[in-house]
Amino acid sequence: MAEPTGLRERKKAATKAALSEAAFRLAVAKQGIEAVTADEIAAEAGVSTRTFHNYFPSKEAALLHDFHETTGQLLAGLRERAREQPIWDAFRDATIDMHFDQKFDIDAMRCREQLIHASPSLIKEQSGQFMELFAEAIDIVATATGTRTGDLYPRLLLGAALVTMKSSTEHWLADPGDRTLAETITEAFSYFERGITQPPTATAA
Amino acid sequence: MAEPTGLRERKKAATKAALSEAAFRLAVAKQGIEAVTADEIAAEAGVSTRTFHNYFPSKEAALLHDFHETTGQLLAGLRERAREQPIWDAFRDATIDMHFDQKFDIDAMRCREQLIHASPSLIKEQSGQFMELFAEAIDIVATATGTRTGDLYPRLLLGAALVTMKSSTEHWLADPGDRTLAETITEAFSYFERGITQPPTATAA
DNA sequence: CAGTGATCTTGCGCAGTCTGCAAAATTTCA
DNA sequence: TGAAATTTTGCAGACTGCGCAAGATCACTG
Repeated sequence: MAEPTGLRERKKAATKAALSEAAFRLAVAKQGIEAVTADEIAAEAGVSTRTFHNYFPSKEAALLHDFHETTGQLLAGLRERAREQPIWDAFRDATIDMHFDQKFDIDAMRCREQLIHASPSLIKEQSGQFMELFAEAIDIVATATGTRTGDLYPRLLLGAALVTMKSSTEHWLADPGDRTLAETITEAFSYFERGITQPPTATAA
Repeated sequence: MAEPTGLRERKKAATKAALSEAAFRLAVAKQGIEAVTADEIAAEAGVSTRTFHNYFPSKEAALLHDFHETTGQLLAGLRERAREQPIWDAFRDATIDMHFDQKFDIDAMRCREQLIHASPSLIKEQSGQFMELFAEAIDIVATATGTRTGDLYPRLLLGAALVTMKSSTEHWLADPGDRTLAETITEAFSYFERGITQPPTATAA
């Protein structure tokens, strides 16, 4: 039951990817996911509408499939790192190690960001996935900081970390300037080490 | 065009409130918003289904009506305060000034929190409203900190503030202990003044 | 207080989502 | 090759959410 890697598994993964890509293509072409129907996505991927809904509960979920997988990997990375370094560093390094800038096409990411930003339903879907991530990560944070899941501190820390992950990536994507993604992430996480309350002595642009 | 306060306005507000309350009542009775239909909510409030959708785009929105109004008021309070005190203090005090503990019934709030927590669709809806709040508040934060809307810093600050608002209120609601809501909020906001990275020297419980 | 314009409510239709179910089609493995 | 397991598919059904036009209600003026 480890990794069958049979034909079956590969086909399922391929179908899922095809559906996700179809959703993306159509959303770009029609300038918004609302203008795309589940029927169209299924047709574009060469499966029936019913099959589409076997893979994804909604077209929004299909479009954000990569994101969802990414959060899963990040969670795994975080779990590893949380055992051997401070939790804040673990978040930062796990985020950097995802290498979004190398794994995905930058223009496609920008495009996807625009689609999300312009669609209430996609914003909700993505936010929902973040909350899911929150729920899955809170135990890790509580354990790492010697607090309990219900305590205020781990929740604030985790919330801050997720906000930092999302904001830094988005910011770099919108305007990389002359910095690498890793640098931007590092900078963002460092804001919280001395307190976010007071603006940094205006070095940044 | 200031405040007509005519019969019409009052009736509309009453209908909206009635629908929202009906949604809440039914969701509680049926142990979850998913088990409630728009038809039932409309019937419970004594209007047609079509009218329900004139007021709210979804049953989730109806249930979170109070929350949505609250964020509007908080935004107004923040705008005021941001002119005369540091932005972080402005967030904290604006949050405290909402007096959730006095304006709403505590048990009802707990009940609502449970409903939200148990429902993916409600989590998404609420997250979406937070993102809306984010979009509406980012200009205030940028202005107050002498940065630009697209900069990283104001986004991190705002994100941290929203997380703090939400987490502190939820935490207090789940277990007030011997503290007032205002005290819990103050404590939560203070975490970020010295850096959230390192746990506080274990004074808290 | 009648009349007229503005606004709100309602029913109907329609496109679309999402799920359960059972019959094909396909893959796996002995 | 021949079951057994799994996937795909069509179909039916409940529900959402919105446009439209007709009817009901409210507001304002003379």
